[in-house]
Amino acid sequence: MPLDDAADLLQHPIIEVLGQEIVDGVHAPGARLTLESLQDRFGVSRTVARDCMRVLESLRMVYSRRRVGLVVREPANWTKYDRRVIRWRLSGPGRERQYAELTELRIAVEPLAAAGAAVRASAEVRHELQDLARQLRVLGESGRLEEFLAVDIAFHQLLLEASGNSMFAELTGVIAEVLAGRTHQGLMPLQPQPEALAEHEAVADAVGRRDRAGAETHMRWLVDEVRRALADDLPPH
Amino acid sequence: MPLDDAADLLQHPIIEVLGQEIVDGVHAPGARLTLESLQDRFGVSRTVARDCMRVLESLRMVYSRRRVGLVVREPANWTKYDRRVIRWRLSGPGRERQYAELTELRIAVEPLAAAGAAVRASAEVRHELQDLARQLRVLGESGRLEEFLAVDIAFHQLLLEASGNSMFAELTGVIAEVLAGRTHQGLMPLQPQPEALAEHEAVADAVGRRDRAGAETHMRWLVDEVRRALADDLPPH
DNA sequence: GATTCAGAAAAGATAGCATCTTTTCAGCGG
DNA sequence: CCGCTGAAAAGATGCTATCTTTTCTGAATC
Repeated sequence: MPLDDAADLLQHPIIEVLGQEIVDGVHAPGARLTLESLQDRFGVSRTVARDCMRVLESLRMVYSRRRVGLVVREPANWTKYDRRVIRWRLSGPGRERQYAELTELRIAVEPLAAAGAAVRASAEVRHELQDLARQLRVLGESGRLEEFLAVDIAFHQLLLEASGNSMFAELTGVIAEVLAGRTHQGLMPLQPQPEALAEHEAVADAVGRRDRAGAETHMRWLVDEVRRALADDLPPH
Repeated sequence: MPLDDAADLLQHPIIEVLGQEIVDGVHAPGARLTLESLQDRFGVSRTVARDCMRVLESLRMVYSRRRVGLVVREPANWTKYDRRVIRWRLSGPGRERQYAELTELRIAVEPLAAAGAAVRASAEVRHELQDLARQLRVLGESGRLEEFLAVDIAFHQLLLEASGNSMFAELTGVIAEVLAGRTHQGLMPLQPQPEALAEHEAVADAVGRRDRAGAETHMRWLVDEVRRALADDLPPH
């Protein structure tokens, strides 16, 4: 396991603050900032202000033009899959909408990820999935909700990583976020439903026996429950 | 329509070159660069080298540590959904693999996007979709392949945008790329198959009458054809 | 082995010139 | 008096150059 995680601390606070503000609508699309205003406000040098602006530019949240400054772009232009953008959107006013959108994404992706895992995951990983599914049943039936959530997240993350598709694997963090949000916002029944537990096992077993169609079908049933729970229309922006 | 597109020119060549090189494996994970080496190589100042490094850092392709320099990160850490990363991966050695992965993503997403469009798109857009489907039939039956491709791309893009889910809409560019690649690499039959034409119309009609389940089902059939054409396993890395 | 230490490299600050655009406004013509 | 044209001014970033500070690595030393 490559230990290259010692890296994440370099998110400059300016990026965090400005990104969140833009997402929250404090700076509407079309609004202008200048490097100098950032220097004054955050007490940093031009170099640092530029660095941060470059990152926001690379997220397509602002663009910079001479004589004009930094212009905030339309939300439609933002890079929606960047973790920071997702995080900002999940804490801003459009919170519920973003949850719903990510849930829909999850519903779309997980069945194919399960199918991929059935065909491509190693025997070891496939057994680990079955193990997690069994733990889920135990924790679910005894109502230990927090532990259940942790294992549930581990199950779905492992499945996405094992899908063999790096585009799916990239979504692990997002989907963990969605699962956690569902529990912590009381959108989950206090006791996981027996059918859900059975479906988790069915998915794991299908993956275990490399049954592609079975894995996909059972995962589809599983997410269909989520889908029914989702309001018929997305919440407004 | 906000004209905020006058913005895209600020992709520094250094980012392009280094990003492509990293994706191509010229700089393996763990390899080290220094700002000074970039200054020398590209003949730019430290500030610019830093700017570009910041962007690559924000894509999680390198991290920078004092006394060490810039360290190339594992592919698993890269931001996979950034357009530049996708572009680099589509022109590097892992080209076919990336096409296959994106195709799988498309197969996952489009059915739900169709369902969303059925429920959420305006009457105008729904009619436009039906219009495009009709054009597709004409162009397909007369074998005008390039025009067919253009309209096909327009159809799928409009559908994703009309899905009402910004995470789906964000994928329009990617999916256009996949459709174009399929045609231009001879993965498409020279004459689009009649069933595919019928399914496009069926999707558009279902969306037109706000038939959520119908739209999803027909889109699933449509992408299932693609799926059968996809090799059973993904190409190796 | 643990500790110390020198030095390498980025982090950040500052200053200045170059360049690009927007705005303004003077002058002219109708 | 009004409107237009075009040139100059001003405001902002783009990029370069250089300096100090900070942090961490790697090796020498104990």
